[in-house]
Amino acid sequence: MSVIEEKCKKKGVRLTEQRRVIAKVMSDSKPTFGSKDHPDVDELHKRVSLIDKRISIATVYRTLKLFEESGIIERHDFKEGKSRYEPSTDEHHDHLIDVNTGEIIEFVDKDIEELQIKIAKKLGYNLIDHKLELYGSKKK
Amino acid sequence: MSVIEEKCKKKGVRLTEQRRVIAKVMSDSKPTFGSKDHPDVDELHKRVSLIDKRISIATVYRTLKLFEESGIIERHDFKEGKSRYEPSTDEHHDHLIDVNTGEIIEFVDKDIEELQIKIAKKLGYNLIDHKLELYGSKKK
DNA sequence: CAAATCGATGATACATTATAGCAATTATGC
DNA sequence: GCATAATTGCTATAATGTATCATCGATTTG
Repeated sequence: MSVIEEKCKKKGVRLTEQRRVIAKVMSDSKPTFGSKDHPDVDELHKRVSLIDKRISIATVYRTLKLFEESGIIERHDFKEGKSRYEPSTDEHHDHLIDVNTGEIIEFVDKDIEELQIKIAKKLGYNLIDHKLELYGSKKK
Repeated sequence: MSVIEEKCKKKGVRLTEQRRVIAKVMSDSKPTFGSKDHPDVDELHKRVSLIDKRISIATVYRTLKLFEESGIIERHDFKEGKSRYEPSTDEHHDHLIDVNTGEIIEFVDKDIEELQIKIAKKLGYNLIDHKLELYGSKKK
């Protein structure tokens, strides 16, 4: 059983044959290195179709939305006009996007996290969410 | 002459009657307080139409793109699926978005800026650009 | 087990944001 | 002033995502 499928069970998200396939594809979308793939809807639909070509793109959209609202996966809107997804992780991380290759590198920085909370507080707000994206080019 | 119009001159961006109107509207979109309005294309077209109702939405799109590519204004893609614009400022700033009201508060934080450069460097990248958005709710 | 009920799916229409194409207009250089 | 080039307005089109609706399937209820 895939990691995402297990999370669905835990959270009480009903599973169907289609959702199981999408869960598997999302689970497999997490390479072992810092650089991950973060597929978009179209790419996910392609991968899903390899397993079962009768699964509609509408179901992919609906299932991703469902998983996202359940906190099982995360949606990102980088500077492209379309959403990209990744399985939720225990530890929060941010992203550095290589402007030349589109490669995405994940990183964690405790100092930045703390600073953000502090800034929000100073402005009279409770921090609910944040988005930090760095765009850079590889040093030579 | 509006602030944006002057910048166009400086940068050699050709001005037309329509562009002058859009430049004026963008220049006026900067209130005096920390909280600014960051209008979207539709809102800008409405404001532009009050001055000259023959200006097409296509021209608004084109002109905003032109201004943005010239570094005269900045485009932001907050979590809404559409772009919002503001005049470029000398000093870089980030945004805190009130999740309840949609109000946008600008802030500057040197520590965060430095940290970002350091993180990129550690990952082997030169920082070209970044996006930091805080989403919060007003403290009571 | 059969009937009724409820949610999920697939296909497609629609909504929204933005860009592209093209003829008409306006501005620019000579 | 005329030829050329850029700009504009209108509209069609692209891209992403949501809504609709008939059908299917599973689950509950009696």
